[in-house]
Amino acid sequence: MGRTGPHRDPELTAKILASTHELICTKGPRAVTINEIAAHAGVGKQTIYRWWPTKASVVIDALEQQFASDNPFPTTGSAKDDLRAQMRAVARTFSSPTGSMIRELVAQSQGDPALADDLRTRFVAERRSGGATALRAGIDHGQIRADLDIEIALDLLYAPLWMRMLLGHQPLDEPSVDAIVDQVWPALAA
Amino acid sequence: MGRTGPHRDPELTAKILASTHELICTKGPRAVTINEIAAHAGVGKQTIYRWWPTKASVVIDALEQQFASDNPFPTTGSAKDDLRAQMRAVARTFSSPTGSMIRELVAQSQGDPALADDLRTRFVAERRSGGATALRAGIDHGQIRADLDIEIALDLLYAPLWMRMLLGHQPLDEPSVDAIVDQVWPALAA
Amino acid sequence: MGRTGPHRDPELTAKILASTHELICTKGPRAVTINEIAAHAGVGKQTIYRWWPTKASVVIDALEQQFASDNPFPTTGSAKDDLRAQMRAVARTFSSPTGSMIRELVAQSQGDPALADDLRTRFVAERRSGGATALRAGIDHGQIRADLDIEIALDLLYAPLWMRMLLGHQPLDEPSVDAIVDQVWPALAA
Amino acid sequence: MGRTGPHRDPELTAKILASTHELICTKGPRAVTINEIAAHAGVGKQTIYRWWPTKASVVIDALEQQFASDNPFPTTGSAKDDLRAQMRAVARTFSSPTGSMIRELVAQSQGDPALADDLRTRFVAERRSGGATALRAGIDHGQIRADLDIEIALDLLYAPLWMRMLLGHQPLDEPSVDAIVDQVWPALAA
DNA sequence: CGTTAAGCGAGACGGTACGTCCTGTCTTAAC
DNA sequence: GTTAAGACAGGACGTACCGTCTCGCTTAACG
Repeated sequence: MGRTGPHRDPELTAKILASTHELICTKGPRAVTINEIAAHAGVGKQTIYRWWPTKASVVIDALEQQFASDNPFPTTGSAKDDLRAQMRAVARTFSSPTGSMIRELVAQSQGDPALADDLRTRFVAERRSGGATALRAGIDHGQIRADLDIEIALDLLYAPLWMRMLLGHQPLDEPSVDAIVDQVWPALAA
Repeated sequence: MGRTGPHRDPELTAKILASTHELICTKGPRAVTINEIAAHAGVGKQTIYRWWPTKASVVIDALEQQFASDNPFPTTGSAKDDLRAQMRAVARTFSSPTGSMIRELVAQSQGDPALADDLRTRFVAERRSGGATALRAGIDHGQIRADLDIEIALDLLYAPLWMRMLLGHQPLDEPSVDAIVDQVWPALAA
Repeated sequence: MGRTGPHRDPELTAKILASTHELICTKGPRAVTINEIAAHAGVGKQTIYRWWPTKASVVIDALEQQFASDNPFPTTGSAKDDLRAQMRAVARTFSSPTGSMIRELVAQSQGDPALADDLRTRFVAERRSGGATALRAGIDHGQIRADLDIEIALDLLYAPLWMRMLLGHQPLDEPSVDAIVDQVWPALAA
Repeated sequence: MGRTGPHRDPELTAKILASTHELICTKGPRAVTINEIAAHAGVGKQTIYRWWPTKASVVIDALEQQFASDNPFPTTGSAKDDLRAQMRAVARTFSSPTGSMIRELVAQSQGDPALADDLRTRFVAERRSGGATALRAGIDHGQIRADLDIEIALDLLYAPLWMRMLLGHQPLDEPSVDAIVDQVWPALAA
């Protein structure tokens, strides 16, 4: 029962994801509609709905493609330095156009549990696992105290960045990141 | 040269905000429309649009009114106890239907700068000022170290709660709040 | 319908009717709202609704005031000349801004029987009675045939003018009026 | 080159026009809204606005469709008989629910030049051309005088019917039509 | 090498909510 | 006490976007 006919065109997928990314960066997350994405990609609307169940899932794919290239987790031997470097990279991403896509996804995921799950599984968990590894390494090297609850520690480090991206109540630049790390460090250090 | 003619009817304002809150709690934030709010409040649609520029600003007012009744900041003399009590209350609110309203507002505010500003000014800043006061009292009483950056400290305490509400990657119950406080405390204590 | 009882302030009445006339002439019959009339007259809306039941009745009063000054029915002794002169005057009025008011009234009266009745009684009948008198005089003078049905004759003379005003399918100038009179005359002449 | 994709669905057009006609006949021309037409036709509102610029243009199409089925112009050889028969049919239509549609259109066309033009071109002119043909045939057969101005003659015959429909100042029944024809005939006869 | 099922651009479709506008009534504050 | 200013309930309007569906064309795997 082999299917006949043409299959999914990878070139189209790329065009759609690229258009999604470009439009969100250009016009803001809210202003982008499926119609616009389709038109900008020179693609029929159905071609999008054939492969993605909803607009948010297009955005999440576009985000993943974009994010894959960034943020190789550094390993210098110093847990604090590694975490700071990684947090700087995250802050940079959060401030960049790619951050707009993340914000859009978080927005959409409120009231769309499936998307929320996707976002947690495919994006948040991914980022956190890197941090968790660094923390565990720090524990092994005696730089971080052994009784640390890793999940809470990750929240202490990353949640301020998320909150600043989503609410904008405080800056999200490099000095701020460093200040956060410095201030929270006594709670983590061995 | 004072205005003549009728003024804004405070009773109507109350009815509209109450209807907004009730409908959002009943049907979820996404399913509520201006038409429904108007119908449920027994009010013409124009009466809403006369005083609020958009649906989101109605929700933010409803939220403020609702939140105002909760969370009178406690003052027992122990900064840690006060902060923990306040954070427990916040976590409780974040988990309640009122939390749905906040999530919806954060969602809408991504890509609506005016709303984002409103949300920051009229809601977030309000909450933070209470925490800031408690932190300063703790410094005065020698319970908290004097060189603390208060804004960062507030992020360390509250951002995990916000992030857990918005992403749901970790629980938001009382034990979790206590664990966060305990874990972060070495970074704040004198 | 129309007015109920004497107006308290005749100056206000005049301001309202004048504003109505001016606005209809300026912006076209359709674009004028009660709000605009009130604002332009420097008058509260209620002051209008106190004396007139609906917008149309304001317009009909404004029209009557305007029309009263025009069209004194001429009497030269020649029925044909008198009718032609009167029809020329009517055509002139129909082509003028005042014609816009009449068109608006006819428009409103479709689907508003009370207004239709008002219009017939206070405006149409008024015009026709002048024509009927002229026709009867012509019969008495032996210029018009005695077995004429006057109502039908009035329609033959005036209906083309009304129809041209309302539909615009043919011109409404002086030569056209003269041509109509000349062409219909054999049906009326003794 | 040739368009691809779906085209205008003629079945929908028919459903919309039929619903329009039925609703106007049932509830009167004034009470009908686009929403109702759409709902009754089982159609999205946008589908109406996609093809017609305004409600009035929907009505005019519905009217044309309705009127087309009536009034095949009769040809018996006697110009007077033919015209009388046609005028009786027009009077009947003017008195019927279809007449309500015409009245509503005339009303709307005051102050909407585009609609007025549509009405003239697609409805009035259509009706008049039939009458003009009959008059010319009468001239050819020596029944009607050769120097007749046909446009004026059409006004003499039909304008009374229009005026009676729009103003209701005189009856619009069969005897009235006959009386009009009889009275005007001396002005037309050879 | 032809058949045939699927992919594709285009865009019409039913539906839902939006925010604006206007009407006719009701309310307030000033003169 | 009358008036202006204008808030109020109600409801139609025309727009925007969603996600589905249909059209006619093109393409690639199977036979």
